Amino acid sequence: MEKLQSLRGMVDLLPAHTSLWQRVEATARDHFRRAGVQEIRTPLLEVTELFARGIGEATDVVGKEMYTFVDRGDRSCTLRPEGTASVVRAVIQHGLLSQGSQRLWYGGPMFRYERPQAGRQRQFHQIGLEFLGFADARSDVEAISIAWDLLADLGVQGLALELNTLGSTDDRARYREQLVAYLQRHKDQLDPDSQDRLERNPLRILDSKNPDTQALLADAPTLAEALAPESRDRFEQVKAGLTALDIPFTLNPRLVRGLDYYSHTAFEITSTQLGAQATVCGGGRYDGLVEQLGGASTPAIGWALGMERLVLLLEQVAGEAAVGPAPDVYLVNRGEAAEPAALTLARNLRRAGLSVELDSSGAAFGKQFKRADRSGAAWAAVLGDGEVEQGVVRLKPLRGNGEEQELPLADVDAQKACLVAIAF
RNA sequence: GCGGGCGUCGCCACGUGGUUAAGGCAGCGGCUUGUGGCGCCGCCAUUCGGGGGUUCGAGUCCCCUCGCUCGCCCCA
Repeated sequence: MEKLQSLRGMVDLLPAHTSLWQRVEATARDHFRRAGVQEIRTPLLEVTELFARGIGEATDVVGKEMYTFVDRGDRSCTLRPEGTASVVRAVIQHGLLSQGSQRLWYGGPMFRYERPQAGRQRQFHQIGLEFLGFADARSDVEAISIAWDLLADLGVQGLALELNTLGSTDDRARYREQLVAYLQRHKDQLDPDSQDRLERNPLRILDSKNPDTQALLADAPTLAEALAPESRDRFEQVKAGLTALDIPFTLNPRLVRGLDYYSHTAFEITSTQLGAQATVCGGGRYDGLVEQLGGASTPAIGWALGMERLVLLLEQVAGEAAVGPAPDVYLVNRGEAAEPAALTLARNLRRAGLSVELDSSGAAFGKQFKRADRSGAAWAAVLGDGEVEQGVVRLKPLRGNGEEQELPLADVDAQKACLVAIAF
């Protein structure tokens, strides 16, 4: 029989790794809370048109990476490839902006039909932040600083913040014409990918890794030169703001980003330890998106952080151990009277706040102690028919030295005091 | 979508055409049916991702396929 297994690019998160994920999630929640950012949850499935219009028809994400299908009602549906479009849709749909600007975060799985690779899966997880209704350069700085501080707090080492500006929509359109005009004259020197993009998405050519193309670009008009004075000014404010917060950055004029909706500030936080997929967090300003999706013209900025990539870094850089937590107490029990009594004792200790692993095998004491030892518990609580008859439970320390204690079975407070005293 | 590498037990891993598929870890049982960690003994792949082919004979060679992996592309 064929072995059943997960779909390509869809990975299980096993118990040995979930605690690290929980730590990341808890830390992120805490940072958002302190920054006055509220959570929003949107469906994983949306009408295809949302992404086609929001992200851009010409992008790779929309063009060839979406999980799209027709449902039973003949609607074209798509598993979300990113979070921003859905958040913006929800904000418009529920009129949240009429209540004022929105500071939102989200988290969860995203889906992109790509060839799996280090740091790249078909179902992957992002945590993202969206500020809607904020135009000032300070909001760019604040958004970036939240990401930066979160990563720092988690203990990720060796990150670099790369920064660029794409200018206003007008700047971009103007520059696009200049760039296309220049590249048309040298079209034969472009690599095939870039030739293809010349029509569809010319700005992305800037990001090409092809050395010949890069050589050609050295003499091309630059985006920086095409910026209107106000755009240039705005970028200076962002840079000054980051500098004032001691957040180091490097300027990367080739940083274009793939999604159509970005304008002005674009940034990525990268690591050299991730192989080809170096971006841990990416984002930027998207002043035109809300309007493009049918809302009132609203300035906005946001970012998304790749959970798998972040966890990869935490596991290798910080040497995070991938082990499950040991219980405080392993409850060894055997006997007709002891077994039901053990169930009660386990519940009482758990109610008192301790973590208890209850052995329900009915195996010999020796076997149970062996398992108790391997569980990593600091204590074994021992309950046999003899103990039950005397109304006591024995507490035996499994780590370090210490005497076995005998305490009244009914006195959970005394048990807890004893357990907490030595081992914690 | 395009290249390269790989695919032997839950994990790690010998094996390079002859056959009884090493070993280690983990797991299970026993020595020890009321006390673990050490030790000793035993069990744990009719099978080498799947299918086809070459051969007297294939885990070992060839083809196809699936998967993993690294890179291109793309992006978180």
